[in-house]
Amino acid sequence: MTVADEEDGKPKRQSLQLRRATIKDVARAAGVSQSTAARALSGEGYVAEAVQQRVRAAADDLGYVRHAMASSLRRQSSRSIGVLVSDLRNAFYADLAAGVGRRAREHGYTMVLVDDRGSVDEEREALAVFVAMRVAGVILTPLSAAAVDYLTRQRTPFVEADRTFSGGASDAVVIDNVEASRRMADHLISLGHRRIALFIDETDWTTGADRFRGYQESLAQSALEVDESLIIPSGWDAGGSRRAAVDALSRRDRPTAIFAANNVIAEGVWRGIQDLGLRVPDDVSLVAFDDAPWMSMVTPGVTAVAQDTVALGAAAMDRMLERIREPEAAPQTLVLPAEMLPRGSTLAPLSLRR
Amino acid sequence: MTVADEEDGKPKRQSLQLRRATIKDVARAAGVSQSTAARALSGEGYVAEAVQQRVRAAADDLGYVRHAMASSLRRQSSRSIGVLVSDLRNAFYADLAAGVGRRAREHGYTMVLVDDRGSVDEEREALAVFVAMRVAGVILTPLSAAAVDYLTRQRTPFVEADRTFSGGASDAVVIDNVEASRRMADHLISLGHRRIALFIDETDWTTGADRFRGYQESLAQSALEVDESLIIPSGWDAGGSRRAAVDALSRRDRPTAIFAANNVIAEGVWRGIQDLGLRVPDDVSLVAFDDAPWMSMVTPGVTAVAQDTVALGAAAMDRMLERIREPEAAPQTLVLPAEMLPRGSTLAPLSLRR
DNA sequence: ACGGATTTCGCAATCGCTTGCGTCCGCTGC
DNA sequence: GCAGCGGACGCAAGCGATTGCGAAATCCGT
Repeated sequence: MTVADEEDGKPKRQSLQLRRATIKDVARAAGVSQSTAARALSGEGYVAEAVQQRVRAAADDLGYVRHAMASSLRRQSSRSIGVLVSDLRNAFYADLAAGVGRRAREHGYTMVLVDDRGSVDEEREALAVFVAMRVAGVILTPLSAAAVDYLTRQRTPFVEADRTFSGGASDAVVIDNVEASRRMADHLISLGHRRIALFIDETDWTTGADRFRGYQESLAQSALEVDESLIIPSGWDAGGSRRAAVDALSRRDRPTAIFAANNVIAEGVWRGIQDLGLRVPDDVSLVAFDDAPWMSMVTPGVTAVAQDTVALGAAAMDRMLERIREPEAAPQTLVLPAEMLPRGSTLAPLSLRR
Repeated sequence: MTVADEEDGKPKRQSLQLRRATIKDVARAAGVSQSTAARALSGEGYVAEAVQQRVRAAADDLGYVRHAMASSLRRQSSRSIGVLVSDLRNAFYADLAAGVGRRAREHGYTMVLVDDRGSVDEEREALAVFVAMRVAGVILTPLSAAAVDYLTRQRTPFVEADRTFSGGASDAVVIDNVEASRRMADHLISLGHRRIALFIDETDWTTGADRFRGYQESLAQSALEVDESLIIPSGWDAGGSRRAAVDALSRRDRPTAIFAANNVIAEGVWRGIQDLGLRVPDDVSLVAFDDAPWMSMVTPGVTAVAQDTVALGAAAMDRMLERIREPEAAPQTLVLPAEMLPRGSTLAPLSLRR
């Protein structure tokens, strides 16, 4: 009797279809026009209740899934955001991505993730891919100013996370590196340390620069000179800082305390200390930037600055959502606090102990 | 003199454009038809050398970036692959994703990554998103048989990684869990352990089931009974297994050795052991499935089964590429070997030492 | 019973790109 | 001198969805 009945004879065999169902198929199956089908499925515009039901039924009968790209194309808007980090194997970046991805999903966005392995070329390529995909925005831990230039020129909204190259000219979410670093150094100084080595991989990015600055400011405040030989370039992997640690700790005038500027460096330094058979904190004190699981598992635990990296990612995504909502708003740099976790890896220097 | 000259007067201001350049704009700028522009940019079909150059010049003059979605739509093919893992904060999954992402990129594919936090609902949603995006394929660490059913019904190629629900009916890349587990148990038995606790979170997936089986087989081979009270459900997070470890090790007849079925469990067990002030391996031996950085940093190091997780991800992507190339080929399950890393966390049980 | 307001739904254009097909042109071979 | 051929390029049709507009149907008040 009803129009829908004409479907009755044949069993529904969505799984046997060769071609994926389109909205046109749904429309035909429901006996309505393509536009009505679209309206029924999206819920926008006037559609009679009965028709809506009929269309919806036809849709999942056919296993119809809206073609997101066609939709994006037509609506000129995308629900995916590009995320670019330096190294997914590094827990810091993985957590960051996890934070972004989860928050994104809560808001109906999907994360397209690339890890550039620290290569500026790969960074550039990745950004081009994002632009090609017309992502709604990009969240990145930039490697170079070229990255922000490119995105700016391409008019693709972006948020820098963890470090920034834009000097406040674009959105960014970072932590208070200067402050956290200063407090760490203060702590060591207050214990009586004077020869505090800073193991650091770079001072060109805001992260490294700020952590270095915090260290300097702390020393300055205590009227201590910065000894250049104690600023130790650690290289980019744990192996490098391990070797550097072995070197530095083998020197006659070895440091009494070490400040590792991130988790990778800390790992290397820790291993280097083990290699030499030194004991923490008796022979050398150790503090680290970033918290990593192992820092609370080794004995003694390593005193560290903990960033809530997942929250950092989520905050970056929040900023992104704001940016999308208000494209013309003034850029904001969000500075999150970092927490200091005292554990057992520091002690007064040997010379001050009896 | 040449046609190109007519561009000379005006300075190029790609950055001042309000609308993003389309291929039509490029065509107009180069003085050719849209189709010629397309051919020039893609390199397909006949295009005169000079024209090609002119078009390319116009393109990057305008900052043109091909609209990947429009292109995908027209060509009915996509260059992105969906990756679904359980928890990006877990190094295992992060590494897996890193492996997939890198291999994907080498082949011009982009990774769309979702982490479902172990929720079957989120898993389902994520897969729907992938289908909506018409990804070329999906690589996943499935949570449920529903996942593989859905993808099968949607005719979306997929590769299961780490565990499989399809019993060989689809592509999968796993490691040899039974064998690795058996060797671990063998090792403990050969040291003289008889009360070996297996801390495990699930035995429903192939990972858990196989690890359990390896353990059983090993005991059986030594004519030992499996004591049900030593198969300890650890819960899904480190906190849970920490508590479980404290419990188990407080029992009068406590196990002399513990086999932790994955890195998260191992972390919890380790912390639990510390909580009780017990020493490894003197008071209890510990071995783990999965290798994690901390296992080689604590003292003593934890004897573990190491999987090359990044390689696992890469292998899954390789399988995916094969599948895309040959959609009708028979499904393959790739079994990668795992390596055993003996460190210092095992010793004969106290009763056998003098 | 009638006019206007409101609801419902179809037509067709459009998003940006690719590509089959047709046309035009210059060159070659006989 | 002309048929034939292949290179170069433009026209226009889609890919699958959304949506402005208009027509038709329905409702409501008087």
